[in-house]
Parts: sequence; structure tokens; C-alpha cells
Amino acid sequence: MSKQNLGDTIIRNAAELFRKQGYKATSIKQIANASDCTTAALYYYFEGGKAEILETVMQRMAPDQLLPEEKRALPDTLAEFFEIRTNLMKSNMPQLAERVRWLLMELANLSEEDKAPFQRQLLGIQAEMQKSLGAYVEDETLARQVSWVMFCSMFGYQQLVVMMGLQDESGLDPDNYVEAVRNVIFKDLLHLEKRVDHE
Amino acid sequence: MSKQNLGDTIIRNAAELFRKQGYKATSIKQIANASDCTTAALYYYFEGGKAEILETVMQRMAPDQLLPEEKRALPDTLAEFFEIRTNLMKSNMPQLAERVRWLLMELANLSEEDKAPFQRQLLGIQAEMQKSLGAYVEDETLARQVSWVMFCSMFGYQQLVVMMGLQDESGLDPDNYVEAVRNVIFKDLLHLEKRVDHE
DNA sequence: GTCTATAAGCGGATAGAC
DNA sequence: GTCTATCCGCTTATAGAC
Repeated sequence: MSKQNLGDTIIRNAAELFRKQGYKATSIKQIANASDCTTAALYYYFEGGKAEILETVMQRMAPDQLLPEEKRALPDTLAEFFEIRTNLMKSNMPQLAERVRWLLMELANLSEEDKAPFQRQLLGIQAEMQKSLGAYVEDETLARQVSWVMFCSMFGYQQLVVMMGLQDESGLDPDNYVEAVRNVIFKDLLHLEKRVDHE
Repeated sequence: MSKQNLGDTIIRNAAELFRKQGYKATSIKQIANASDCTTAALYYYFEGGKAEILETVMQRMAPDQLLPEEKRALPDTLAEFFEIRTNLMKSNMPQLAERVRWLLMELANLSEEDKAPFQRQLLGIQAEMQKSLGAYVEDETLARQVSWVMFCSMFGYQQLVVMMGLQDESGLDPDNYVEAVRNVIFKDLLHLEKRVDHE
């Protein structure tokens, strides 16, 4: 938590600047100023310059640790499951939305190869959701469809409403939206209990 | 359709470059090259330079004419309505997703005042959808919730799946996704017919 | 209207002092 | 390890010729 070494400080500051302004719009001078050093010092820690700084930041911005292990347990009813997962989302909301927005922005400039790990992580989130839903929902196709619509819908809410600033005008705060999702997507499923049939 | 005046050509080319690379990453030299003129010529048409070019492009990128007037008619059943609207979305898909992504990118750098017209347009799209749904769905709250979840979900699909390149890996093409939305969000509503009670 | 030429400055990057 | 000094290239922007 303390100052740590300069290399770490550089990455933390770069991450914030990249997130706020984008990679291209951030100069190494800005990163140096924020880190209380000169641009030359950046090159001591990151020979590859700005590009290597981005690479390092990318690794820390990865969306893989989005869901803490202890939160992946499956409660007895889908209603509880829905509660836990949406609360997790709500509590991470502004920061999560910002990170996701940044990823969406910068991914466009990456090669297919560099994109791949991020894509795999995103697909992993959906897969985990689908698998969890499968513990309650018998119909596999339905579990898949619900998980995707849920995933896209939450992603859309974050970017469209939160990041584009529609929240105030629409009065659609996270609680309202989760309520809408519960009512529209999950209404017929919430009574379902955990299945123990196979496995 | 023809060459028109240079000012128009500049804006069209700038719009394409901004959309592909972002505002900051596009130089006026690139715009000039694409428009077969020099940077000095840009300043003849846009004294304000790059910033004024952006302003002009912004006006043309506005999402207000997204839904042609003739498509706003309400068919007899919600099933038909769903069909027409989702087909419209599918047929516009790659271009629409790109424009929306650009808007999301650049909006972050705008002042609250400059953002306002875009926000109003987006809210208008949702409002129109809610109003249309209201012609079939009696419960006003439900119409509102469905329209928002639908809007966010479609937005999310565009950006998450289409723009972030998850389509191939997930096998979730637009047809699949619309099918999922139909099954998950609209399943209990599709039998509804147009109400003529009030009005 | 559109060009050439050029000013002024910022960006990324490096060499060498300490 | 970190700084000063500096290089080069590119960008925005303008003045003045045609």
C-alpha cells in the first residue's frame, strides 16, 4: 500500500490515466509527472517505453478476478443466487463499468493475438454464469440463453446508462435496473431450487 | 452523392477516420490526405481546426434518425412488432455497432453540455420503444422495464459480442441472440395484440 | 479556394552525468 | 536509480503566393 518502488507507482498512475483518457491520449510526460519522476526514469523500468507500460497495465486490468472464489458458491434457490450476483455487481458498479469501458476502447487497437486472452476471460465469465444457472434450470438451452441475455444486459446497462450518463435523466439507478431484470428475465425462474440429479 | 464541395468531403472522411481510430488518434494530415487536399485547406473550411471538424462530425453521427419514420407503424401483434424491430437491428448491425462504440468512446471527453443532445437522443429511442410496447402491454411498469432491458441487452450484445469479437468463439450470431431475447424476455408477451382501449 | 512553406510545440526516446 | 539535456519526427496552425 505504501509507495513501493517507482515501477509500481508508474503502472498505477498509467493505469488511471489510460482509463480516464485512453492510451493514445496519454503522454509519457503525464505519466512521469503523476509519478513524480522524469520520462527518462520510465525507460529505466520499461525499456519498451509506452507500449510496454500499456502491456503491463493490460495484465492488471484483466477481468478474470472479477468474481471472488467465495462468491461462487451456489445457494439453495435461484432467487438467492440472483440476489448475491446482482449485489456483487451493484457494489462494484462505477469502477467495474469504467474498467469495462476502457477494455472496450483499447481492445479495438489490439491485434487478434493480443485480444485473445481478454476474449477468453469474458467468455469464461459467461460460461461460469451458464454453468451456475444450470444448477437450477433444467433446460440447457434456456440456461445458455438466460446467461447470455443477462450478461449482455448488464454490460449494456453499465455502458449505456452508467457510462453514458443516462442514469439521472432516466431515474434508472442500479436497484431499479436489477429489479427490472428480475421481473423481465427471471420472473418465471425465481422459484427454482437447486437440482442434485446428475452429479 | 457526387464530390460536392470539399468541406463536405472533409467531414465524411473525418467521420470515417474518427470512427475507425478515434478523434485523438486521427491527425488532420490524415484527413487532408483522405480528402485529396492539404491541411491548410481544412482551415479554410473549418477555422476552428480539428475541434470544429469534430463538432461537425458529431452532429452527423447523432443517433436520432436511427429508426426511419415508416418503420414506426404498429402491427397487430407484438410478435410482428418484435420481428420488424429486431430485423431492423440485424440489418444495421455492423455499422450501427461501430457508430455506437464511437459515441461511447468520444462522449467521455465531452462536457456535460455537449453530451446532453446525445443523451436526449438515446433516451428518445428508449421512450419510443416504451411507448410502442405500451400499445400491446397493459402494465405500464412492465412496458418500461421490458423496454429498458431490451435496450440495454441489445446495446450490450452489440458492444460485448460484436465489437469485442466474441461472436466467433461463442457462436452467438445476431439470429441466435435475437432468438434468445425472444425466448427470455418476450416469451410470455408474444401473444399480445394491439390494444385500442384508450385513444 | 487551394497550395507551398514554415513556425512553434509536443511526443517518444536516448546518451551521459551524478 | 534518477536526472539533465537533447534529438528527431510529427502535429497543429498560419502567412502569403497563385
